[in-house]
Amino acid sequence: MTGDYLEHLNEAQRKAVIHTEGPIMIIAGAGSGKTRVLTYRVAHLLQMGVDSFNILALTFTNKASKSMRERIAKIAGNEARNLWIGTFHAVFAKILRIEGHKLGYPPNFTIYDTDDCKSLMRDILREQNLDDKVYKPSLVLNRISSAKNNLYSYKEYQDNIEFTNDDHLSGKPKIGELFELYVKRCRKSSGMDFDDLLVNMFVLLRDHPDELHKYQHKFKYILVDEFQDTNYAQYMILKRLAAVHENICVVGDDAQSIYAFRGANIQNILSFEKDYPDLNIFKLEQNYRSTKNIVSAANSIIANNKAQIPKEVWTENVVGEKIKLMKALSDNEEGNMVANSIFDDKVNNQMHNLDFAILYRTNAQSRAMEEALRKMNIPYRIYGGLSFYKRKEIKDLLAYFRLVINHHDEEALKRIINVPARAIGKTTIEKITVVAGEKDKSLWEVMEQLSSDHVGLNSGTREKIGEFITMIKSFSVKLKELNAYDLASIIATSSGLLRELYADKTPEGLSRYENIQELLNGIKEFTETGNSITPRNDEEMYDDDPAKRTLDVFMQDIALLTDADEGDDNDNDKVSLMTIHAAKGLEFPHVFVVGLEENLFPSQLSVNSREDLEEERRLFYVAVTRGERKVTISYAASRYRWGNLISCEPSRFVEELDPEYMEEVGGRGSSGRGTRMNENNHGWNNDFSRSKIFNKQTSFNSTPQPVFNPKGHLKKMNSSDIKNFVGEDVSNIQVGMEVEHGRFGIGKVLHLEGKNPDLKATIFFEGIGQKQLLLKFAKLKIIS
DNA sequence: GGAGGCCTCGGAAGG
DNA sequence: CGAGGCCTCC
Repeated sequence: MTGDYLEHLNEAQRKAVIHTEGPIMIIAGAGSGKTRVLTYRVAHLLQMGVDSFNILALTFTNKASKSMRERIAKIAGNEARNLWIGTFHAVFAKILRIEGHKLGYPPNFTIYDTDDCKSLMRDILREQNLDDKVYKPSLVLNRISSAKNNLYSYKEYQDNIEFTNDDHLSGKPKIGELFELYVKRCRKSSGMDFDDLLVNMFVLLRDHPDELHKYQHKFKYILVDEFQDTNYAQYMILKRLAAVHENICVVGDDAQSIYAFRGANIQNILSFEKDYPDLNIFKLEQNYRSTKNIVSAANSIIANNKAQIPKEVWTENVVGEKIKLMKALSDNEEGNMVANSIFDDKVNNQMHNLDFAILYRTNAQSRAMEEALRKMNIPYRIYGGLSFYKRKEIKDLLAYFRLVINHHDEEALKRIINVPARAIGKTTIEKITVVAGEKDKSLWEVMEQLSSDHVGLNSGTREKIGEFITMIKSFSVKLKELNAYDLASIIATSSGLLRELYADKTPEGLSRYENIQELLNGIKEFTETGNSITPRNDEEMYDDDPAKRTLDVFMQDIALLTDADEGDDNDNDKVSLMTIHAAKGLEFPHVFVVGLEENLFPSQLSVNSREDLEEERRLFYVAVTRGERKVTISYAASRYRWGNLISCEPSRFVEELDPEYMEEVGGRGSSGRGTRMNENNHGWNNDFSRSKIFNKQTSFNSTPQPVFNPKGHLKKMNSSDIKNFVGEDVSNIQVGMEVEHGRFGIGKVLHLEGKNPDLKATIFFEGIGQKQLLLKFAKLKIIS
């Protein structure tokens, strides 16, 4: 690694990279080189002699961790081998496999995916004789998930008057009970759901000081990507891990927070500085991705949000084309207009299919786009369909592997005990489940001791169960003897699974058989090269001992995997179709954002709450900022929805977009409605109205508050709950002035340092003491 | 125990 | 309209 790598960075980026000690927060605008800063920062740490063993980098997606690993390896090479780079879930799963015994988990615990959780909840509801129309499994699970993500145990949930009141009012008083049953049942199966990986990591650090100490000292430098997406549990884990060295660097963009609906707590980003008074904040505001028109248009959209950290994204790029607006009569016409536009661009501007992306709010919108593209013979690819690992046949085979590794895995057992059919039916399983409940055993344990447990099954069934148990055990014996591929093949064959699929000569059956072969090929590759299709840490990747490449190792975090590696088909010149959520982090020369209609985008479920509406607006912001050279937005006057033709109104977001940066195409006259309040919008520090708007949103809480997933209808605790204290412009603040603060009360300014935008004041508050406040965040009023 | 008809419901989606 | 879960009938 050479020293000149810092020259690839602009001033702000370089500062963020070389400021290695102490807590820092990087607010990274769209297209501002965030990934570059993160990877260079790690490279810089290594260059400075930091042991790679002491660095932890956390991401949200496997994709992000994979690309970060690759980019760091490019700069830092072999020095990067012991870095811990991974998703929150993968890293915590890895730690919990080592330390989980302290919490009563075996190292081979199963990770339950959402389908497992749902089916378990269904079983529990059935056993409790509860109506699953009232207690919808997904709703109950959402509520449990929200509670877990906010670190409430089932006991705390049951003792919490607000939760139980809510549940009574909504006619579902048993949720607390279901929570408990669910947790105990997961335990009995030695299973953790995704939330448990966070909860248990937190509990490990909370209840085991030796563990806390160990990992605090291991992870001397912590980096967090997409910090705006963290939830409360993740935040509290980070806080504990970083408590000794406080070398924590978080990177995020509040304007791109689009996952509050699944528990992300935007409060974390606003509260971070309150928890770290000596926090350094860096802003990356120069956009390298898009034209001036696109950047300005995006800025004009996001300016409509009240909750935001002030920043001004700008670019030195060319002005470029204005945002194109297309109006269609129907969803089908919209598709045709998009396809035609792609065709024109290809012919006139020598563009390729892969230069285009069509982004939509809901998956259902892809149909009209697909039809239009097919008609014009434009190849396309849809992202985010049914994942490889969600396919039935794959899940079946994986369930065999799971049961071989962990006999107590109830969901795996129930999935495959009769696949292929071996005459062990529902009634039998029900009887076994009842006994298991009575004796507090796992299903496997009951099945193993059928005679002593008096389950009341006829001898034929008992024999069948005995055969099944013997078969699984015979596989388990070989776990450490055989390599992953050999054992997997034996299981696929001896279980009869492969034979059954082979016998099915329908096209679907054929494709299922091929999928199984593909999975086996993946396992073969793992066995031969040690390269897993699952992301791993380098120390494992470089592990040259093939004897360690056993099936249980392969399976360790397969449940954390959602999509198989994509893009290896030989023809990649295709138009990309995906939801806006899926497009986050990507960029394309020409982006289409379709379906800009009220009740679709913004979704009708969002229009009644300002928080939800602002998230939709951030989503639109994300969509527009994917574009490099050209962005086209469109809406239709009517579209099919669930089989009915409905008429549509243009989205409010179209009007919010500053018409200066937009023009209508398709020849039906301009839509120059709506004037702008904030033209000539300059830097936030000079813009009184904007900083005031922002101030209304700032939280005073030094610890982030739990925020519940709205879907679960738990108590929503967000900015509207926080005392509404309006600050004012304090740019003329002087030492000696008296000021008022929303939470600390009246105080006296003792000292000022830094300059706008990072002016920091030291203020003495009576009865509270000295506080350092960053003026751009603090809500202050000058009294005298 | 399995196939096929019936009913219900519908947001986006990471691990 | 379409997917997925459940129930019924064989």
